[in-house]
Amino acid sequence: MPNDNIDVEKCDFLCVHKDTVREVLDSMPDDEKLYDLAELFKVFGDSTRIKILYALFEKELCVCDISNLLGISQTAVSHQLKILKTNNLVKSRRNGKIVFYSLDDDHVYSIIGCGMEHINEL
Amino acid sequence: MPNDNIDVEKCDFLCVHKDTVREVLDSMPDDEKLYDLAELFKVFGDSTRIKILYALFEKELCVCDISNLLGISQTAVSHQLKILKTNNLVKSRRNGKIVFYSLDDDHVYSIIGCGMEHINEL
DNA sequence: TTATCATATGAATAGATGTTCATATGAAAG
DNA sequence: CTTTCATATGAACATCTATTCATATGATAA
Repeated sequence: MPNDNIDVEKCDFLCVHKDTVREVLDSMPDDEKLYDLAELFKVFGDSTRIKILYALFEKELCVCDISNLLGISQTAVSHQLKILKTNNLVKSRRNGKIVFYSLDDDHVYSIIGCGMEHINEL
Repeated sequence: MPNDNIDVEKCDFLCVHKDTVREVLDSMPDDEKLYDLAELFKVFGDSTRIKILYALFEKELCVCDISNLLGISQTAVSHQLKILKTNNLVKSRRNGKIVFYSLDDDHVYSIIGCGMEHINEL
């Protein structure tokens, strides 16, 4: 009895197998999408970036404001803003020497909100 | 004119300051909560864990199933399941030699869903 | 008890990541 | 054009993290 698709060697008597496996596999997005999803959450997985995003909830802020507000070096803020921008979570607008940043995606609110709900239920 | 709370050194003419800063600070959760939130997202920020969670969307699975299903070593799966369990995202149930894992929190769906929405809009 | 299997765990290793330091860029003012 | 300021960027470094390997645990069956 050949195994197509998945090779199960030992645990093929008690555990669910081929049909279940196929069912689950069919319902999953492809690897690339799952990878991108993980990459997105990775961006939220840093307290500096979370703080920056939260700060921008209220209104647009310049780099210097964020730096002072959060007590984080300007360089660090700049590096993290770049990551946030690359991931389309914030956008920037230049006004002379000053660059103002603001949120670029409504999902930021909902993603952080969902995370908070989980946190608050512990 | 003294600055209480925040010390602004240079960028205190064009950028918004004390009142805005206070306003934003007041609206932010405390550091510990923001740290916990980042820690939670860090858990979602790994494709192996994302895959495991997705696999469990359908039904409970044993370690061996997950391992075969995703093509990841049993050891790696076990390590990641521990992290997921520590963060109350999955729960386990033992049946003889076999340990079945399933989702432990409805927020898993909503968090991943929110993330997916962002991904799909690029 | 002994053998086998499913799972868990600790140590080691390689790769990723965040901050700092030094410096560059870009814009306004003198 | 030179200076000053706000921001950006690259390199270096320290820390964290995910996987692998070896092995332990816990359970069933012979």
